[in-house]
Amino acid sequence: MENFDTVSLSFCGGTHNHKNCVTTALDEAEQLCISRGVRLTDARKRVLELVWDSHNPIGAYDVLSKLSQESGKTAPPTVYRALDFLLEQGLIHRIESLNAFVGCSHPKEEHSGLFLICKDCGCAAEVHDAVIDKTILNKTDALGFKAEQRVLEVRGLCPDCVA
Amino acid sequence: MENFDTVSLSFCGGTHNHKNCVTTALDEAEQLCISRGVRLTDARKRVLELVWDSHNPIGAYDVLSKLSQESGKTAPPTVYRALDFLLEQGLIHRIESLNAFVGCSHPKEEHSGLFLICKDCGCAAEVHDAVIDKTILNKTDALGFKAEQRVLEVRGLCPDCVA
DNA sequence: TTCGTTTTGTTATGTTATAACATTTACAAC
DNA sequence: GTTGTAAATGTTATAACATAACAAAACGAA
Ligand SMILES: [Zn+2]
Ligand SMILES: [Zn+2]
Ligand SMILES: [Zn+2]
Ligand SMILES: [Zn+2]
Repeated sequence: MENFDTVSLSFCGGTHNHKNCVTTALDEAEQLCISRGVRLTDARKRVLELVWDSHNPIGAYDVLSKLSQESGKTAPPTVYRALDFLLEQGLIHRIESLNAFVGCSHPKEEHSGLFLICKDCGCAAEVHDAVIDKTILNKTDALGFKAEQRVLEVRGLCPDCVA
Repeated sequence: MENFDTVSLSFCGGTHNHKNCVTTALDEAEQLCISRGVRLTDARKRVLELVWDSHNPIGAYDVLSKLSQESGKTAPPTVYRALDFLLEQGLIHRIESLNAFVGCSHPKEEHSGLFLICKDCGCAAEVHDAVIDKTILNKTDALGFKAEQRVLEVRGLCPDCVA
C-alpha cells in the first residue's frame, strides 16, 4: 500500500489541486465498478462526486439538498441507497462520530483507515498504518475476540489549524 | 492502570454477578462526584443505573422508555442532559457506531478505551492498552496532528459467541 | 420481445438529538 | 428564615438522521 505519510493531511491546507482528487476518484470508481461487474449509475456517480466535493465529511442530508437543487425534489432513500452502494464498494467511508461520509482515496484494496478529523476546519484525513492495524489485531486476538470491522477516528487539530 | 486482560470480556458470558458491577459503579460514581464537587442527582444516578443495567450499550430512547415506565411521562432532554453529565464526568462512554451508551468500568482516570462490540450478543467490552494508545499517538504526532479525542470500536464476535 | 432482476421513485414513518423558554430546586449570603 | 443566584429539571416543539414498504421504470439476458 502507498505510503500515506508522504501525502497525508496535505489536503487540509487547500494548497492542492482538488480537481485532480475528484477526477482520480471518479476514474478509479468507474474502473473498479467495471472490473467488479457492478453498475456505477448516474445517480451513484453524482453522489460520489458530491461527497468528493471537499475533503470534509458531508452529511446525507447535505448531499440530498445539493441533489435537490440540481435535479428537483429528491427523497432521502435516493441518497441513502447511493451512499450504501458506495460504502459497499469501498468508494466512500462513513465517519461514525459525525454521521457523515467522505471519499476514499485508495479504494482498490480493502482497508480500515484511521481518520484524523480537524475540529477547526472540519477536514478528515484518511491515514493507514500497518503497525496500528497489527497492534489492535494483536490485542483483540489475545482476548479471543474475532474482529470484523473497525472504527478509528481521532478528533483534534490538523497541522494547518494548529499552527 | 489495572490490567484489563485479566478481567476483560469475562462479563460477556453472564457468568459474573452483575449486581456487583452495578453497586461498584454507583458507589464509585458517588465518591467521584463528591470529590469533584458536582452533584449526582437522583435523575442522573437513575440514568447511570439504567445504563449499567447490562453490559450492552443502551440507546437514549431505551433509557427514556424505562424512565417513563417508572416515573411517568419523561421527555428526551431529561435523558440527554443526564447522559451528557455522565459523559462529562467520565462515568459512561458513548459508542459512536451504535448511537448508544455503556457504563465506564474505571471512571477514576481519564482514558480513551477500545470497545469490543459483539455482533451476536451485543455486549461491549472496554479494553485498555498502552501500546495501542502509544502507537496511535505516535502516528498522529508524526503527522503534526494534535489529537484530542479518540474513537476506537471493533465489531466482531466475543469469545462466548465465537465458540 | 419477454421475463426476471436491479434500480429508482414515492410516501410515510421511525429513530436520534437539540433549541428555547418556563419552572423548580439547591445552596449560600444576609 | 428570607432572599438572591445558579444549577437542575420540566415542557413544548422541532431539527437531524435513517429506513420500511410498495410502485414504477430501466436494464440486460434469453
Ligand atoms: Zn483534494
Ligand atoms: Zn479509504
Ligand atoms: Zn456486570
Ligand atoms: Zn471507560
